[in-house]
Amino acid sequence: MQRIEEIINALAIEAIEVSWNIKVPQEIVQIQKTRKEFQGDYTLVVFPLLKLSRKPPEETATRIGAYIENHSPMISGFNVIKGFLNLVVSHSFWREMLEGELRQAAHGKVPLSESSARVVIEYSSPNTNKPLHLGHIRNILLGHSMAQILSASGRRVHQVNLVNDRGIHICKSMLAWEKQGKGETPDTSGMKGDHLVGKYYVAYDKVYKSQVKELLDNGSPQKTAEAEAPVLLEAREMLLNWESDDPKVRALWEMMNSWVYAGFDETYRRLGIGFDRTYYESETYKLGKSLILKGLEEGVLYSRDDGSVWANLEDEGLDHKLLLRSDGTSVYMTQDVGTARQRFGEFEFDSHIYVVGNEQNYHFQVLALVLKKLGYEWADRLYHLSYGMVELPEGKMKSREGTVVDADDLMDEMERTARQMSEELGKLDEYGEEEKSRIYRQVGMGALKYFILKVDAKKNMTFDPRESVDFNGNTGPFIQYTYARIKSLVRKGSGIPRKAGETPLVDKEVGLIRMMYDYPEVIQDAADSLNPSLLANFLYELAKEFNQYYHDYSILSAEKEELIHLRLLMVEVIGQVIESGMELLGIEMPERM
RNA sequence: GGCUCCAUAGUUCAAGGGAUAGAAUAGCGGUUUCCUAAACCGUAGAUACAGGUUCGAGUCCUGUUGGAGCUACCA
Repeated sequence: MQRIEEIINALAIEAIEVSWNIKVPQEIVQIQKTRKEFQGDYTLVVFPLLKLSRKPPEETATRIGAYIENHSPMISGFNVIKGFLNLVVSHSFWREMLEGELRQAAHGKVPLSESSARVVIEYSSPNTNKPLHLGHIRNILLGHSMAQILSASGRRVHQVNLVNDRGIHICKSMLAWEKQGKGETPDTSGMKGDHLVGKYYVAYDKVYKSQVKELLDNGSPQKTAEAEAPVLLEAREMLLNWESDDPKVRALWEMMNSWVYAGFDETYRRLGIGFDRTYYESETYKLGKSLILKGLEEGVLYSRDDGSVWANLEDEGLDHKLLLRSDGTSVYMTQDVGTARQRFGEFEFDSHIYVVGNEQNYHFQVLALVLKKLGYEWADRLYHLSYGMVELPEGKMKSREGTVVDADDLMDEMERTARQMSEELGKLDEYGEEEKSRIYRQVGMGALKYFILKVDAKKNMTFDPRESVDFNGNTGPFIQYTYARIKSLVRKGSGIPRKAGETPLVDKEVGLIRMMYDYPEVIQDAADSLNPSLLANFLYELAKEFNQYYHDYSILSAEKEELIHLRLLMVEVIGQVIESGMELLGIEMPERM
């Protein structure tokens, strides 16, 4: 069925054409939702039309309004304020919507078909040398919710992860473990694997820093000191040995990586996410290297005297970019070229989304250009979902200063707070420990996820631990609590029929139905703009609107039978929409809390 | 130096070029014989600065100031 905005739009064009006998360009008509403080549902802004009508705004608006009211049974009235034509949609239309479309469990979601666009979305993409932190959490939550949202918007989505399991950073942890580890393992230390490996990465850095300092004190220039610290040279050599398949290095690498993967899997499970496919850089980097060498042969890339290979991007307004080191080893860009090519071969995607922080904007710009240079016309199907950094109130997270918020610790903390809040309120005292734990987990994780997803992805955000454990206001638990109250009503009203009937609707009800009618559009907007915050904020508004309704009107003890039927239907449908939307954000909803 | 992004109540966030810039939180003051008070209501408080485009600018353009990121043979 056609959206009512489109119907109004078409009628408005018709009205102008009939009234003033002129042709109207489509884009000039803008329909928007009427602001709360005015009477009406949809508003036509007539200012842009004055050039055509050559009449004052009020007269123009009134004529269009009268025409629309006469030609559509869905419009039951209108009013004109300055240059704004506010149209009132009939209650019978809203009642039909509530009882029909909105009530469907799949409301808002577009089913998949043969022609659905194929989307690959890559996120998480951790390094195997340190545990996940708050920044990764933002990445993972954005990636996972975008995958759900894109899927709901009718795209065929493949979620993939690319593990950066090779490169000099891995060698650094390995080196430190070899030198200082004394055979320590997750089992012997009791540490989660990723945390254990992260410990040795830090240990490496400590040695490196002190060696650099020593060189500086002996009179080396800064640059030389940083490039020639003995421990760095050792790491370089280890990387070379790794690339030439040295069995000893490989065995160490595999052992330490397996620790890390076990740790990551645990964190992923807790966050409620999973991937359709996981790629390992160690398996893909060689393809990149061969593509680069092919590009060199074809003359679209060039090599320097020392054997390193470069792309000249001056024509594109950028500088020169290294693609292979002089020792022949790959850099980050090299393997990304390879994985992109491989992915296209596997999925023939219509678009490929990389969820990566905005500090890599330049990298993805270059990646597309290099792929273009290599002759891949699908290079412009790559999108970078570039999100801002997560900062703490005291500034950036710095691992060296110990101000990194660890993902696992944070999740523990959120669940602990949920437990504490709930126990203070005493609402779950009658339930068993198992159910209580599940609810604490849902609420704690809901708080964390919503806190991060409500912020526009592309913006930097501040994570204030104090504020994050405040479960009042614009928070996940607020929406969950609203949902729990809805479910309570639905339980108490079981057996009572739910139907719209013929009763007039109060303004709050019209407002709520109109919001739910917008839900499909919100999903599409969030999908198109790669921004889950649109959905998060919509759900908050809906929950808030419901809480006011709930406060002002009795549901189960309304004055008349048919009011109870109508309101119970309202409540049930609102619950469905909230649950559906929160699911797209990856947030579980408790039946009670 | 060059390139990119950002600047909105004390604080954290909203606002598809449109009406009186919305919320939350912190502050102050209220609401429970009534469906879950993790709720609801009231009060006070903001577009960095200077120009420009437009019927209309927080939003677009130019400049200034302030902040972040990138500009690595790190990933």
